[in-house]
Amino acid sequence: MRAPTLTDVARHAGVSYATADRVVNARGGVSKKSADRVRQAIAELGYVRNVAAANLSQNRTYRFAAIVPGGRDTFFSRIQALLQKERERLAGDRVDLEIAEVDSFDHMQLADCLLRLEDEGVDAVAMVGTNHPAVIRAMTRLRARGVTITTLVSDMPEGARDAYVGVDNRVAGRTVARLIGMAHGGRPGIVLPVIGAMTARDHADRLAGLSEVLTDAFPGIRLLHRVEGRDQADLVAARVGAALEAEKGITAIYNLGAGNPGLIEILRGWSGPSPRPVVVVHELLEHSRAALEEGLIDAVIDQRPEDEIQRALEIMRRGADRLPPDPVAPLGAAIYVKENLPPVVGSQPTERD
Amino acid sequence: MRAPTLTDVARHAGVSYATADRVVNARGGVSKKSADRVRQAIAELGYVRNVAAANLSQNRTYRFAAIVPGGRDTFFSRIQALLQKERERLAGDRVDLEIAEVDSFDHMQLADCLLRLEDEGVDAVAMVGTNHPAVIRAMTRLRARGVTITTLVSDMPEGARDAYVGVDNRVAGRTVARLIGMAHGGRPGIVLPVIGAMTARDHADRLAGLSEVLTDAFPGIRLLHRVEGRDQADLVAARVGAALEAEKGITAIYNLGAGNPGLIEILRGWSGPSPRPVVVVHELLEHSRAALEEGLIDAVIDQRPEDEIQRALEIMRRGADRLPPDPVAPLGAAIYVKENLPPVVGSQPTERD
DNA sequence: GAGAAAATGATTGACGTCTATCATCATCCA
DNA sequence: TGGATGATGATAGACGTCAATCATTTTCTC
Repeated sequence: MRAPTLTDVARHAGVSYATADRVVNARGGVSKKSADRVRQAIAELGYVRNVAAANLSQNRTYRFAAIVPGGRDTFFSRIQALLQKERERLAGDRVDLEIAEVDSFDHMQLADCLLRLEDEGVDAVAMVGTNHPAVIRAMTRLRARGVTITTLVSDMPEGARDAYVGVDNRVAGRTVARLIGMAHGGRPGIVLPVIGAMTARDHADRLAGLSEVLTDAFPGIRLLHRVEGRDQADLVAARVGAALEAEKGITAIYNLGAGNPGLIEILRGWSGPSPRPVVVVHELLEHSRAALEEGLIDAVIDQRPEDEIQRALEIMRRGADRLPPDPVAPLGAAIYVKENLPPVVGSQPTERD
Repeated sequence: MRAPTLTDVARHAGVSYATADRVVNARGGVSKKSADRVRQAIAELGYVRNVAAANLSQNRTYRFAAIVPGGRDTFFSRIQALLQKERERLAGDRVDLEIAEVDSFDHMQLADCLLRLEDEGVDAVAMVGTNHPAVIRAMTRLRARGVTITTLVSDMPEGARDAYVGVDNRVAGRTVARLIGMAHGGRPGIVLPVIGAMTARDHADRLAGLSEVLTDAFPGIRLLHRVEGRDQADLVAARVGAALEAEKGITAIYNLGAGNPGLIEILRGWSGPSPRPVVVVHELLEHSRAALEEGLIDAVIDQRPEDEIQRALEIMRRGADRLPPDPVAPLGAAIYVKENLPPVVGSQPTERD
């Protein structure tokens, strides 16, 4: 009852081991007839290549790379920290994970980075999706060479990548609408949405989801025009402050971008009507976590980057092992309230200023 | 820069390969002096045994087993279905996963099952924790033989198992309290808790968590005395019906056990005051999912058994590879509302009537 | 049908570990 | 000092695959 080996396959197909090997490793020089017989034998015996033996024979170490926007954005510094930890954990596993940092908005740098990784001979890449022709071109080249590419957090056209790991931002927005709606308990209200910029695809998706559900399920709740905080805390503080001044009846605030410290600052000094508005924000970082614990905000929607990274690594490994990707259910965002915060692991990154 | 092999270790320690091998595989017959030198060489070189090569040499297939309560309970049939899928997926990976079904309340059968698995020579076992002397005795025996045991869903004393994978039920109860509290929007209310039986540890934990947070954070919300539904739909329907009759001011219902179909039935025929009470239940199964979609209930707390199983398998694998268990953050329960339901994968099990 | 080209077979060493056997030491006690 | 015991060294085959090489056979072309 042991698993069939390539030798078994060859025997069953009536060819030599060498020919069977030529087929499975696509070395060429095999007649169609023989190749078909080998393939059929593989199917009939249910042969699966023994990855451990294969890697052993080549004394192979997996070469993976993750490209993360660097700089000030703290969601990505959290991702970086997590990757760093995985890197150490995987080192004992014959996996070499390279973590490359690029500037968030420099497409050419990203494209160059991809090409450099190609030269280095990586097996798989995880990156934050960026829709730019130069980037897509570079990706196409890598994939033609057999490199598996996974997009993280933000997706790209299906043809450009092998897999996407991340949450559905429209669903996230819809979910927040439900939470805010529930918190109104049937009463009317006014929601202030704070976004980074409308050009960010994920922000736009969240806002769309929010709007849909508020309109359909909570007609008594009015959605104000968005405030753009450019993901900067001081700008968020200033503009949210102004909006609260202009409209006294605001019952909920949803920051669907970054810049939470600015919003939290305002809430800490809250002097408006009581109770304060319901507040929902994105990404569990130091500030948002503290604000939840203090009771300044009500819920945090989190992408759970730990799981995203785990999944991405799993996909990369399967790709490098030449295994078919296994179907993965899309990742759901976590909803955190004060009571279900995960324990703090090590030091968490701080959102800047 | 290649990873050090045992040959490297032996050379570095100034002993032969055979002696180094005797040390790492604990074959005995090595002087303390030599053994220490080998161990030091291992530390200095950062040697990690190449698991792939080791398994290859022994032509090893992992033998894992999962013991799941069978019968009518549908949460466990969901787990079973998931295990079945994993079983197929892992078959190609030299992993033989046996799924054993035992009667929920028959401790002796569980203990016997464990001993049978010992005879079969399994490497690791995942099981639902059950505090019974005979079970603990059987577990102790297996673990003495090097079998890794992971408890699923329900925990056991730390000394009895190697790892626990499951949610913190007190946290789950606290979280629900927060959700219910938020949904009251500052107004007073009355919460009806429905439990299976107070002897079930997980139910008791959830109820305790609920009570704590309602008392501390929502003093205006009163917690009624629990209704015991024994996890049976008809009983739940009858008793919840009676409770609603007796107390007209109920603003929230929390079913922290099974028997959701009974509760849903009542809600479907709701004729009391509008809006209906806020309703939160546990475990995303066919009925609870449909009820969410229909708008009959407001939130579902789910253990995410998919992740539980993934984690358990990972732990089992590491144990079988003689690797140190890696530290895992405790699993958080998912909060589902109408808007963030995961896509249906295949056919979901039905909760019995 | 000769010669070239393509296809196939046979075989080998390497990868790192496990398991086993046998030989060679050193040490200790009688 | 001889023999027993314990520690150590040396080595070999197996696991399944990969990447070669070289020999042989088949097929195609003119």
